[in-house]
Amino acid sequence: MVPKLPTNLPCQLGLKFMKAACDSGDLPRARNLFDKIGEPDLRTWTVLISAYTRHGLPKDSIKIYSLLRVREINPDKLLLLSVAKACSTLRDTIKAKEVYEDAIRFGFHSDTLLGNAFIDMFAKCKCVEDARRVFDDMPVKDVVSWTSLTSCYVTCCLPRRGLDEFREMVLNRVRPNAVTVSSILPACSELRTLKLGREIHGFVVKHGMEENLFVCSALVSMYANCLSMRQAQLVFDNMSQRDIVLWNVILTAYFSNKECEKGLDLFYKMRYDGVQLNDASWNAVIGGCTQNGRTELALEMLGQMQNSGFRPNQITITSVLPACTGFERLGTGKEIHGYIFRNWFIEDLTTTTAVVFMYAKCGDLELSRKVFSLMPKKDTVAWNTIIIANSMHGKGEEALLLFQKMLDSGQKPNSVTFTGVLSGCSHSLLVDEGLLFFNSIRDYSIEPDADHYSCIVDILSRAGRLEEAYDFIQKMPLEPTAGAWGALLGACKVHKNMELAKIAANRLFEIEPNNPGNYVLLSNTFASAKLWDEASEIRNLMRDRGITKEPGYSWV
DNA sequence: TTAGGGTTAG
Repeated sequence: MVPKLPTNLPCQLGLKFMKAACDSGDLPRARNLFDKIGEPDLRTWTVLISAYTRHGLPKDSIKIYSLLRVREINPDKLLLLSVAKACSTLRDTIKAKEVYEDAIRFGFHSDTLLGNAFIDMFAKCKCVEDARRVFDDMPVKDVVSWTSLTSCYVTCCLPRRGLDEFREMVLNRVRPNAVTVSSILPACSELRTLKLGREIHGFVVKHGMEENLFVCSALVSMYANCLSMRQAQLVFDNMSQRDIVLWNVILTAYFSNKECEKGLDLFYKMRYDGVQLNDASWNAVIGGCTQNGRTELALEMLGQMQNSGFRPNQITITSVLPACTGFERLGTGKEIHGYIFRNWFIEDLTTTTAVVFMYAKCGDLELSRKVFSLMPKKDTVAWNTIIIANSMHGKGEEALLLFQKMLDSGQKPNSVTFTGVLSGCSHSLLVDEGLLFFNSIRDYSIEPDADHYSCIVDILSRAGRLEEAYDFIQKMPLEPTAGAWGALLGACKVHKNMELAKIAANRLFEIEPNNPGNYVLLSNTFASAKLWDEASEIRNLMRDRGITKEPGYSWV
């Protein structure tokens, strides 16, 4: 029974009731109480703002703050701290800047604790330069300030600057702690700089941080990313206590290092040993199966996950959707789409983008377009996906049109956008359009990459302009990839040019000596020109080098 | 009372 309340609640009594309501998660009641307090003090405002953020309603926190400002009440340090937290949870850039301006206006520009919170707030909003400015303006910086700034660079995809800042921190005689180390290790991971990673590992051992679960997870992840699975395993084995995140890290490490069977064995062992799994464990194993081509098993695991009482979330869905490829999986794809619809995941950009791609790969471009057109918000990746979907289906003109629409909508293209459109041009034999498009890449401040060059080789090759394609490869400023030579070789088969075929094949054998596809392609090229001796010679060469081709199979 | 680990689309 809820006690009856007086209409004008004294502040102290109201605050007591409000705290109880917040603790039990009854925020409507907390708000009701707040409204009944005649003159709430700053503490009361802060309690309500923090409670909204803590219970996943940061938008309401911001609303309350606006109310406070409308009433021309001046915030104090703790109140600003709670609003900063709301802004970082919401990733609301505009509000974040306003709150920071307020902090300066009310004289909190030199507060270290508040400054640290603002660095983190701007980091979460991806406002790197603002985070930097806060840091530079702080008269007293502590280990949290330095860690927050380094971590800001790392999470905003600037790992190199993160490492620079880390060095600067050490030079300033601020000693990194376990939090610093676990924030900087992902930068080593990203840059695959095993040497620095090892040095930091040495620092960890020297300062007795090995038993820290965060540090250990980051180390395992770093070694696994730097292709040193043995080291990752060693760090993991030496840990005396393991939580579920650490288990998930090593699980993911096996799958991302293409050791699918080991990953599966570990997962079965975890289940057998009674390790308490969570959603992420299932997501890791489902995503691992998908990435390693074990699509049937990925779908099977999705069923097992549900049978074990877990509900697939957005991440599960985006991990399993790529397993739906080909017409025979269209039905499964539609079922998953239905699940997304029923669970309101439709608002999630990543999930819906994965659906767009799934339909395209299952052969239903119409459904793919329909889902895309119903998306309320479209980011660069969403646009890239629909462009690639059309290109895959031989709709080059449509891909070019979509590119224009993307620009009109205000989304910036990235290098993947250009690969998507160029591959559309090559599938639709749009030679002049493709070349023109290629020459415009730099207009968007993007440096053409190896994929773009390969696409042009493909465009010229498919159009039968083999000499031009060969000339283009020789003149390209980047090292030609297997993709470029492969495109040329493929076209040589169609246009029966044995001389260029040999040149392309030799380059391919240098780059990918163990790819059976290249040998088979060259052999078939000879065969198509009725050069049977040369064809079997290549088959023999393949046998001598111990390269075997796994036989293809069909569902029919 | 401010900083940290795992799973996500091309």
